[in-house]
Amino acid sequence: MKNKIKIKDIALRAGVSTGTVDRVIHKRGKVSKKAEDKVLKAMSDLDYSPNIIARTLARKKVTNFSIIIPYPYQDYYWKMIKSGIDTGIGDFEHFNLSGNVYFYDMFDEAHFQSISEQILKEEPDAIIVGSEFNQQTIQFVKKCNRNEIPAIVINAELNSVPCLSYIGTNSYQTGCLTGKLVSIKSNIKNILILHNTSNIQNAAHLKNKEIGLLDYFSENNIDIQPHVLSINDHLLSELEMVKKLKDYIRKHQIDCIYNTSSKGYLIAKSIKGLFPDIYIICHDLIDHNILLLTENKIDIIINQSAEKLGYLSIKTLVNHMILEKRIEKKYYLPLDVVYKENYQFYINNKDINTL
Amino acid sequence: MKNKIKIKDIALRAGVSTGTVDRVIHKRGKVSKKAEDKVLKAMSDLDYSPNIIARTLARKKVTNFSIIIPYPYQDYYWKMIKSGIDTGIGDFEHFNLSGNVYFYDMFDEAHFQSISEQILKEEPDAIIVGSEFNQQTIQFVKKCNRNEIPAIVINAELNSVPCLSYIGTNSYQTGCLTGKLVSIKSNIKNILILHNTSNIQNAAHLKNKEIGLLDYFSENNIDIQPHVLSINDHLLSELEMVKKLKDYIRKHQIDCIYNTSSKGYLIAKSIKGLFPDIYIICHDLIDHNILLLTENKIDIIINQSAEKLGYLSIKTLVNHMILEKRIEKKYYLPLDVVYKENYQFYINNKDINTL
DNA sequence: TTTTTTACTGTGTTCGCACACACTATTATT
DNA sequence: AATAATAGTGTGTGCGAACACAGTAAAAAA
Repeated sequence: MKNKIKIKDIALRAGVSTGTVDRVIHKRGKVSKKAEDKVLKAMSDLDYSPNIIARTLARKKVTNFSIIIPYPYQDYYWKMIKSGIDTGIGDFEHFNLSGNVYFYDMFDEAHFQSISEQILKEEPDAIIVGSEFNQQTIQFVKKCNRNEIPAIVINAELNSVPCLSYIGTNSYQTGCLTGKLVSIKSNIKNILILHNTSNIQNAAHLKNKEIGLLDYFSENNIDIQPHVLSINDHLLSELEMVKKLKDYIRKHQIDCIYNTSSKGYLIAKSIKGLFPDIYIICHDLIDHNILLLTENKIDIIINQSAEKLGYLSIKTLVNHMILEKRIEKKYYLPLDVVYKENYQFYINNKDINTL
Repeated sequence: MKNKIKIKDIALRAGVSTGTVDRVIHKRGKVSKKAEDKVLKAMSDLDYSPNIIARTLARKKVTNFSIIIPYPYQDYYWKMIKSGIDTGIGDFEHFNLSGNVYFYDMFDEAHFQSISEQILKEEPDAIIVGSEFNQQTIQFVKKCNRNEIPAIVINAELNSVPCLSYIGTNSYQTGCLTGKLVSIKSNIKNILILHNTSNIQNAAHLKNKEIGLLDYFSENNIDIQPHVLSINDHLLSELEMVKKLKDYIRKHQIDCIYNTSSKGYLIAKSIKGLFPDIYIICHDLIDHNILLLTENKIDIIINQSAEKLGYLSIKTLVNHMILEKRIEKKYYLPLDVVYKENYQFYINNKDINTL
């Protein structure tokens, strides 16, 4: 059992009333310097920590979190993140937490801006931003800082602007890991890095994977010169993408594809049909990818713990805003290497992903 | 925000007092059939769910969990489990949770028995058993059932006796995964399965890994006949173990060792020094193993999420005993395939392991 | 019929804290 | 000197549920 010191004990020891102690704890002012000192001393002497349960019950205020992420239907990866977020909101509901999830069009930078403006107007107590567009996210976080609204950034790391916490994967290291996985499979000669984005310059989280992979090869003296291609499933149909890829693979004798997004499923099936020996590595345990993994159409999935990411973003904010726990500036989530033989323990396992 | 229905609302709707509602909710008796029906109807009509915060505050009772696991100093794997347990106990302290961790000698079945007897005498509200000895654990869980104390079993699955929940890995599938990892590394001919136990017959969680591996090979038509060896670091010195292994490797031209316990570090360094090309796979992200992984003395670590296991055992019990959530009969934890390139995201990451 | 038992039922206090409000000194303003 | 503004302080109520206790009516025993 915990520290049983209560406000009353502090009041007694400091020779003041509980009202004064309360004023000091919550910095409500209207306390003489002398009284404040006595209270602070008593608090530290007795090693006081508030009873969160009683506090929650007494406080009527609801803590409002606003979350902004891409439409779940546009990307299953975000759908999983949303699932984790929802679980988190549910888990902490009894702490008077209210979470509002807003969506933006992941192919429309202006839409992100308009939704984010709207959120700011509603003055939430804290914000979680799911980043797809570097520049726009940076601007938004700056505004949050100006308005003194704590903001957590998920998915894509921003280095140029401070925020409460970043949660996501280390994209660069993801590339290195891919390098390792490719190098174990010793017979690979020509690898193709495949991005799914309309603007790779505004998608550092993808670009960094490419850089990581290149660096791994050069640092480990592996003689492979990766090819790089950007496609965009928003502009091209599946057929068009496959056609484009097919030609590319033939021309450059590609024997391994690394898809930096979660949308490997869009091309894996057709490509593996045409080129059975091609080694396909892609990201994220979304249903379509999993199915292809079990059918040996995808060889490895590097899981970026999407559901966990969503849950952790809520939990971190709760730790900070409600439970008064210290939180980290950065949380790098694990990169799970998933084969047909261990995928089942990562999915249908909400209780574990949202531990 | 949640359902705002309170006891008072039910009382009003059912035309009784809050006291009666309370009696119904807690099945304290002394309620007429008629009143009870009215209350139950009102509860279901209004979709009542108790305010856990208020309940916790009002209830003075402390919920006592007793946990029994091997001495942490005997096995780093258990040390990590304990770390997760401790975090869990801390996290739920404000729900009036008190956890008592007891230790037993993992090489002494009688000691387990004596400690477990002692725990039963103290009549805790619930128990978590970290199993090393199948038979003794089964007997103990039976006693818990008889005394109506809910028990969760972790680490080694028991099929012959029911318990509240099992949490741990699927040992059989772990073996299959190892098979896959070996088969990717295409040049392996002679694999040695190495157990660390004094009695493999009483350690199903190790034996099942062996079976899984054998099955994987036969089902996938892989022509490898694994060798099997049991050693015991409690009886043999490191030197003796290495000596024994060295001879074995030479004699049978072993080119891959799969260590089914977490104690791969005891032999990996020396063996890899003598046989640089041998492929070593072992379990669990304990410091010694990690160091050897970074030094390329161990090739792959299959992580059994020990810290997570400890945390989840507490969280599951809290969900069941305090938060009135439904829990699963079985939680299989993920089997993380860990290379030098992704180990760092699994360690020093308590916030994530104990999400 | 009176007393006792049994079977219910309702009221009141408490948990630890937040917050509104009332109150008392002190200082500033007229 | 009277009044008003300011700074500081304490008390009281309620958050929603648990539980002790007092109370009432009907049935059983005397």
